[in-house]
Amino acid sequence: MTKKDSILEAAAKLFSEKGFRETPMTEISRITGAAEGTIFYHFKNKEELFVAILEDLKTHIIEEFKSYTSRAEFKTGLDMLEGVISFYVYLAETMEDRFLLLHRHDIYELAEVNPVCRGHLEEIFTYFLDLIEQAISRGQEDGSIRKTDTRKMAWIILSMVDGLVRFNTFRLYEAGALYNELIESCRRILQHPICPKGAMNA
Amino acid sequence: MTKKDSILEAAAKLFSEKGFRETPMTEISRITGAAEGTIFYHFKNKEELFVAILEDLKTHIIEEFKSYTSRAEFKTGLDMLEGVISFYVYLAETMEDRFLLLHRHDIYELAEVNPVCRGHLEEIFTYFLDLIEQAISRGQEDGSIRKTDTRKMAWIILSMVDGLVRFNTFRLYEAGALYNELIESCRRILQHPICPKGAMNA
DNA sequence: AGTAGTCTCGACTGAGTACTCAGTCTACGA
DNA sequence: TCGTAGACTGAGTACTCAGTCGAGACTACT
Repeated sequence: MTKKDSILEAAAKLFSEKGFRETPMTEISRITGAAEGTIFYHFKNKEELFVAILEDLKTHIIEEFKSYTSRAEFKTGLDMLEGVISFYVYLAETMEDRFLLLHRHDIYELAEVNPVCRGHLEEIFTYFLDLIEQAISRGQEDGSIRKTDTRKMAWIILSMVDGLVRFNTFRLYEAGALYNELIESCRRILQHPICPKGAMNA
Repeated sequence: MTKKDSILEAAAKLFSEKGFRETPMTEISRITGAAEGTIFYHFKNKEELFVAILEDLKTHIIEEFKSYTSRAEFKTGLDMLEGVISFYVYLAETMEDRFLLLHRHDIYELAEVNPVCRGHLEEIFTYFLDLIEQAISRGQEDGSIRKTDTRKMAWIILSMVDGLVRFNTFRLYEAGALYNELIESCRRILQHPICPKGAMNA
């Protein structure tokens, strides 16, 4: 691994764990064994290093999703939606440290002043939304999902899933315990109502 | 207003807007007109000032909710749930700056090392959860809500609402546009299925 | 008036911190 | 063997910031 790569790796870990401002360049230098000057040789400044990490993260997340959706086979749109949600939860668990970066405030503050950063962030969320929307549309075509505004519903689903992941990373409750309820809730929101026998009430 | 109060007020605003580490004590001093020494006379250190602000926020939020639930009248548990959610969204909008504090990472990091901070945070979220759970239980008694694990469902609802509020504060989509979908989704998750005529399918 | 307690002041300290720069090292082509 | 370009170095610089301190003001009570 080149020095540049090891700087990227260490900085990603530290920025996720401790935050942007809370991570001194000296620590990145200490961990990687690269001199401080080396970091500034490869990256103009601390902010540019941060943006480079975000770009890597974006590429990585999108590739993971692309690889998943291309190898998975979904019978219906609803199946696809469940698959995407599971994979989101799975990814958030396996690369918890990286995902944490997306739940930190640092990034949103930087996005307000740095258009490149904002671009990457928007690409990530747009990708998620598009994927969910795609599943919903497909479900509406095959009848597994009721007719609704697909974009708005995609936002609702993403809020729910991401909200849960966030509570999880902040250790406010124990992981995974709500997974079944999450999937079940999504199904109830999007499916046609399933009526138990003799319970017709409208 | 005493100097101490104006320090609390200004610091709350700054910590919310800019973050804990990003707010220098000199700025709090400049805005309030209080000398730096004065701040440290009233609060042992920056961290204690932060915790004092969190405590104020906790008291304020809980009081607001208590006042709301005591003056509102709900016909059913489901009505109560909708009321609580609307009030949550309303509060998050009207005191956006204060709520932002709850969506920053600062607070969760501090909570990991400072038990007083953790205590306040847990009290706030426990209060929300209890309130939602109470509404669900009531709804299950009066038949407006189907039988489920009340605590788990309360977590799901809170994740969804809070996730949406968070996307909103981070300016990733325009405010309030999803309010109707949010309420509708909660209803679908918790209500008994309503079957359209002639659509009995189970 | 004297005194004790509370509150306020702001210059100062020292421990960081992002970033610079003059120069070293290494690989490689001529 | 030499020249050179790119990777790398780390001491140095200018600056920021939490927290201190000694002095003084205001208040209340005797």
